[in-house]
Amino acid sequence: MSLLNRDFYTRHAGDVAHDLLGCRLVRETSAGFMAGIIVETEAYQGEDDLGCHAHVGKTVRNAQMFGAPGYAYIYFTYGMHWLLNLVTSPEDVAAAVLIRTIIPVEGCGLMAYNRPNLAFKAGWLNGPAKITQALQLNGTHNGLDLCLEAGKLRVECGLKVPVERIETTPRIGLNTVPEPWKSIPWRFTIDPLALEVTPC
DNA sequence: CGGCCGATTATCT
DNA sequence: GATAATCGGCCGG
Repeated sequence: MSLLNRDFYTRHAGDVAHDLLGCRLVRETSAGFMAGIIVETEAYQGEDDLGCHAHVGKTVRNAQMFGAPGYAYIYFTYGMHWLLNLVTSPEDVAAAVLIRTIIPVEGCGLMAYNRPNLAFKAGWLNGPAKITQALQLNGTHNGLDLCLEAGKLRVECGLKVPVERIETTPRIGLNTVPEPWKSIPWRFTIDPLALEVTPC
């Protein structure tokens, strides 16, 4: 499997979010190996984007988004949830892609162990906080380098997705964000059935 | 299946 | 002191 390199991430978050569909998110911990196909993403691009954390300028929390591309930006919200983002765009341009849904393909038993209550029920990995739970990710992993061959967290080329099957919609949860940012179609999804994958 | 609501706390004003 | 890039349980249809 070929690793997505730094150049892949050194682009507009919208382009990266689009191209991440069908790619393989890989996570290795002392407990084992896990992988899933990315099927839902969202783009957050720049300080002008009022839906992006960076719109208030650089803070301790969002600093990672201002850093070099190809690193993880993992932040805490709603008092209990960690969300995984992949930093994009050149250094000093604050941008990232939120990973919202994966189709589990390897290490399903371990992911299920990490989510004991809802494991294997419909939609058990369709949500950004569900993914961090399953993959054992939290704030201590903020800043992980995604471009290392044997990295603990990385993304590999995956399945080819038919472009005409990709849907673009407004981003989720931006209830208090003003227009036009609230409605910009920077959420990308693909029906898993369009991929030739057998979920486990 | 869809809508409503409480949980719970780091971060910023 | 208010808010949050969410989740899961509980309700009704």
